[in-house]
This record gives sequence, structure tokens and C-alpha cells, in this order.
Amino acid sequence: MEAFRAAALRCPLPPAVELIGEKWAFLILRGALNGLQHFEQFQSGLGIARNILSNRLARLVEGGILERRADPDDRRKVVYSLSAKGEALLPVVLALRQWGEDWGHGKQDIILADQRDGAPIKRIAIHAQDGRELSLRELMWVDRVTGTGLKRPQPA
Amino acid sequence: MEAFRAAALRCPLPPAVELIGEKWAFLILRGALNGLQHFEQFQSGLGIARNILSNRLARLVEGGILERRADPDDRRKVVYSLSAKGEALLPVVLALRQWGEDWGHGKQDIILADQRDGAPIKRIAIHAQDGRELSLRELMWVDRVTGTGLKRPQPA
DNA sequence: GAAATTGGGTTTCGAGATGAAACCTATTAC
DNA sequence: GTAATAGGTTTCATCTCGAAACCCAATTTC
Repeated sequence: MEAFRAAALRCPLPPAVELIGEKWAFLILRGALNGLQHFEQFQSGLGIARNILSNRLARLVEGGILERRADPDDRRKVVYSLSAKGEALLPVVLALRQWGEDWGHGKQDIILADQRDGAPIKRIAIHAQDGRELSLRELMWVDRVTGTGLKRPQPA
Repeated sequence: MEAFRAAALRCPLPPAVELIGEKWAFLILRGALNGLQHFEQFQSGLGIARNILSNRLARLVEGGILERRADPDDRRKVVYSLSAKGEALLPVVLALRQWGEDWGHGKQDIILADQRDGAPIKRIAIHAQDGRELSLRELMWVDRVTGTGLKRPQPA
């Protein structure tokens, strides 16, 4: 029982939240996922103040989410591109977008699709091994080592 | 082509980010998903200042993510519980936790499992209709109305 | 090749958000 | 009745944000 409480202490969420759990960091990430690459693109696209943008880009680079390098074609320009670590955040961004659409924060009439056949992607959800979609009430925490289970979720 | 740019304007992400795209809001949400219900639980559990907690709880209630009601058993207490809208954020929180574990922000030795059989849940990912897992490069945007497609993602 | 423009920043400074601590008020426990 | 608990609010110093102006190197224009 105490093992569950202890687990909260080395929870992976707080560090992650520190990095992208902030308005602009998140919107910059979205921009990058959509192909934005340059300072001016982010600035005019998001309407963020230049000093803040500068600060956030630096943090995201330091956090390993973006990579910063000079543009070989025009040495005034800097290219910010997603690292693998940054691209791995796509499900998070998409899950939030989906939630926003579901709960009335505006539906978009363009949707993500499989490049192969143009068919829309499946909804993001929590699935059991047999493919059933699971809600919060159908979940439990299990200790990976001992195998002990606890009904009511404790840490995340 | 301009349709894609216009779509960014009614993107569902910014309002969503406004609500939970903030350190404490996100951690409160995690707490609520883990069964925290009372002011003092959040306060001592997260180490957040009381005035800020008060402010964030009010915002989450106003945003329809939490519901606030008096505890019938002890009228000093207030119960904060997740609305359906709040519970629907579980995939977002879990996707971020998963990302944090994948990218070295600390792995947890307790994991979420299906209550039915205790088997761990599947990884959260983006899937094509046929079940293939899709990466950023395998995606495209499609206009829901016209059916036109665009390779490089534009808004999210 | 001089002047103007572009790209990616930094500096400055007022306004607003944050956080620790003390305080307040209605319940409940002893 | 007295003390403790729960959920806040108030105060005030500090930190952060954001708009605007500024800077400078690389490019384009003429």
C-alpha cells in the first residue's frame, strides 16, 4: 500500500509537465508538428512576444524536444526541428485536440489521415489487450514487481 | 490551400491549452484522476500554495472539468470530483506519462491495468483503421468536406 | 558597393502572476 | 467551552510576462 504512495515520488509526469505543461511551449510544439521551422514563423503564427519565444525555444532545445541548427541555404536563418523525442509527443497533442473537439472547443473540418489511403486515423483511447476501450472506472494499478493490485488509482 | 490556414483559427487546441496547459492545473487533474477529492489533499499532495490552489480549482470548476459540492458527511469539507469532461482527459494525461517514461523522466514500477484481468493496458498511439501504428511522417491532413489532402500537416 | 531589408535575437520597463505566511470563519471533536 | 480541522482570503515581496525599442550579421536591391 505504501509502495503506491512511494511511486508518486518518482512519477514521470512532473518533469514532463515542467517542459511542455505551459501554454506557449505547447503551442510551439503544435507549430513544430505542423511544420513550422523558423523563429519568424512561430512568432507571427502564434502571436507570441519575441523575448518569450526566444526563451521557450531555448528551453525546448535544452529539453531535447527541438533541435536548433543554422540553415545552410541562408545563414541568417535558424532551423528548429523536432527531435525524435519531440515527435513522440504527437499522441499527447492529438489526444488534447481530440478532447477539445469532443467538448465543444471548436471542431475542425480538416482531419488527420493515413497517407497510404487517406482514411482518417482512429480515435485515441485507452485500450485493453483485447482491444476493448477502457474508462477510468475499469482501470486499476498493478505493481510491476510484486503483482499486487489496487483498485483506486494512486499516482499517475 | 488557404482552407488549411484558415482552419488554424478555429483550432480546438488553444482553448484547451488555456484550461489545462499549465503546470498546476495539470497536476491537479492528475491528482483528481488518482482519487484526490479535498482541498487539503491537493494542497499537501502537490505542495502548491493555498491561494494558487484555490484559484486553479475555481478555474477547473468553471471550465467544467471538476465539480464542486459540499461533503454531506462533514459540512466543513468540499468534494472536488471529475466531471465526464474531466475524465475524458485521461488519455492526455496517460499519453504524457507514457512519454515521460519513454524518454527518461523516471519509470514507475506500478502500471495501469485492466480491472477485469489485471493485464496492462496497451500503449497509447496513433493508429490507422487497419490497426497499424502511424508516425508523423505517415500522416496527412484531409479536408472533411472537399476531401482534398495535404501532405505536410498545417494546423492541429 | 551603399542602402535597405530580413532573420534572429536582446534590453528595458510597466503590469500582472506567483508563493509564503498570516489571518478568517464555519464546522466538528473533546 | 475549548481546541482542532477544513477551506478558504489577504498581504506583500518577488518573479515572470509582454510590448516596444533596439542590435547586428547576412542577404537583397538598386
